[in-house]
Amino acid sequence: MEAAPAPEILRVGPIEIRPAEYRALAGDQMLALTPHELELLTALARRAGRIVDRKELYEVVWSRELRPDDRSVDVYVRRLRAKLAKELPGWTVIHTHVGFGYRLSPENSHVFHTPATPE
Amino acid sequence: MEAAPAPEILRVGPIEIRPAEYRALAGDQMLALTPHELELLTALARRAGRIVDRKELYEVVWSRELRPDDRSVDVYVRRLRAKLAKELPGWTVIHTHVGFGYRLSPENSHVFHTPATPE
DNA sequence: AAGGCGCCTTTACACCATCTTCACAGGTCG
DNA sequence: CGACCTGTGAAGATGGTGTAAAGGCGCCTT
Repeated sequence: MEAAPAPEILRVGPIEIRPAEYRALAGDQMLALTPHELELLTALARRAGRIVDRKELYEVVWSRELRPDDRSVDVYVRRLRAKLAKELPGWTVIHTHVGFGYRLSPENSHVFHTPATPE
Repeated sequence: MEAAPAPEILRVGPIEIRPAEYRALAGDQMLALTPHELELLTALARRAGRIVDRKELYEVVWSRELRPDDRSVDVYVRRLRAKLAKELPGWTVIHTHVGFGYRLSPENSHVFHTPATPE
């Protein structure tokens, strides 16, 4: 048989993304993301730790030019943050760099993240 | 000659499939499936827990390329769901991931482990 | 040979998730 | 304070999926 190309697996902090499977995990929970949300997260993860401007993010995710007053990236960053926060309470994952763009680098505020079993 | 390979038996939650015998069980009841229904269920079961897109499902089950507006997979997923629901009331077996595809992972519609999100 | 039956394919329409866009609130910096 | 940037919520547009059903075909029964 021939060798299948290694399926890409991106790991950044508590986040794991498998683009080929349309899947992203936070901790060990699967994130229910929409297509654009997943692509945006993937784009950020591939550039983890670096500041990425909106133009680049938009062009990678939407495959077209960013128009002057388009706020799509902001809106999707917000949705991503909401879904990430739900699975990763106490973490700050996407950082805003005013005037420049966004940066993915998960930081733990200090919280003990034990999957407590409330009973 | 080499030994006969162990006949494949797929078990996923309350579902058991024996492709070699052309049969599938839900709970202890035998499912009356048509050939394509069985193949679709088998394809999903072999990829249980993962999101599988329509293109892959179609190519595996129908052995040809998926045409642009073909809805066959959706139609067969519906029929599968109907037959599964009949034998497994209260279970959600096939999950839809809008924009991506389907995922087989039987879940009892009972309590989830949702870390308290009172709203 | 004719009819009945089951399976497959395709289509049309209803419904719902996602996407796009907007208005306004809040924040930062000079 | 004023200018600019980002956060937020929400509405309408778009597009994907759920659903029902008709028609074709082959096979079995009579």
